[in-house]
Amino acid sequence: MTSDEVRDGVTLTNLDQPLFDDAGATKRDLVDYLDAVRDRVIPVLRERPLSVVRVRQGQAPFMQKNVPSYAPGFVRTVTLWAESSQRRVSYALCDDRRTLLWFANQRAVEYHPALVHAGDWDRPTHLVLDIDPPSAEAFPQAVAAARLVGRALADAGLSGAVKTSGAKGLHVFVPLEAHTTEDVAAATRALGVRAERLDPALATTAFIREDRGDRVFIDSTRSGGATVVAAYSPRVRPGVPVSFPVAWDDLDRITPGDFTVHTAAGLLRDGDPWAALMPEPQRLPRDLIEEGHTIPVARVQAMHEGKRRARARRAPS
DNA sequence: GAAAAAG
DNA sequence: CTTTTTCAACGCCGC
DNA sequence: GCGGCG
Ligand SMILES: [Mn+2]
Ligand SMILES: [Mn+2]
Repeated sequence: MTSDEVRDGVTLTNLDQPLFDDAGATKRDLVDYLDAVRDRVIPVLRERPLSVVRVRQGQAPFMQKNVPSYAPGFVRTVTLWAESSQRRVSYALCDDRRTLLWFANQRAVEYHPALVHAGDWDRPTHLVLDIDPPSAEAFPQAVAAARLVGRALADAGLSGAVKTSGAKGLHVFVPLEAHTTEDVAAATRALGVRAERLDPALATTAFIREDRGDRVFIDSTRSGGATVVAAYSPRVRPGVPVSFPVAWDDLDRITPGDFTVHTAAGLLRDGDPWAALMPEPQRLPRDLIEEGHTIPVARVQAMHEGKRRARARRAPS
């Protein structure tokens, strides 16, 4: 009647507790799901500095980058200098089952790997366009916006794979040959703007929420030091949905809630659709990169406006 | 979940 | 010694 | 060192 267990040498505790408020799942459901898909999720985490989102019932979720000093020795880490906090941060590299199980026992629900491999700091492996609809109800619009991205890619001679984020929207991934972070970020901006231009009433690249209206945000900022939730990762949301690969042709027939910690392993059977749907690594066209370098970084512009607004508030006209 | 601080 | 509290993020970059 | 956002 104990809810504890040892698996692959890792002690798992409180397995019958609710995972978090409104999860509709226990900690055991998380552990069993991750263990069932380990041979598909570990390949997307391997050798990548990892951030996780942990959550405990009755508490707010929090993101964890630095691996706590109490972590067991089998958890591999890589140490990076964090400019903003002026300190060293030890990121985990989740490349084996024990590490994955240890994180699961830590109530790490979401897995956000970097877009680079450790040691290859200026060679992102993927270009990512993040499709964020204004609400969960607008998922069909997110699908339409993803198709705009698909057209922009095709027009540039590129192709990508798509997955649900597990939350409201979608992620489009394009595997890359060797390019610098700077060039990939530029190409991402250019693709975002090109997709937006295909249907400006549906999609926007506006970084300020208020400026988006009811349009779908095509987020080109998932590059550089940013992370993106991994394929197959659960999310801290009611029902514990998971980020799940979908064929372009199937997008109209699915909804993010179809894939949860309860259903996803069964749908996958022995398959690895993320690996299967991913095209070969691609070289970015010169003109796409150059176009991107003329587009300002969305966040920075937005920050200036925010600063201006704050100043105006303090000293009204 | 674990360590540090408080009782 | 037991109970309660605390902690667990980053980058983007111009002003 | 702040601002908005993910
Ligand atoms: Mn998103
Ligand atoms: Mn986003």
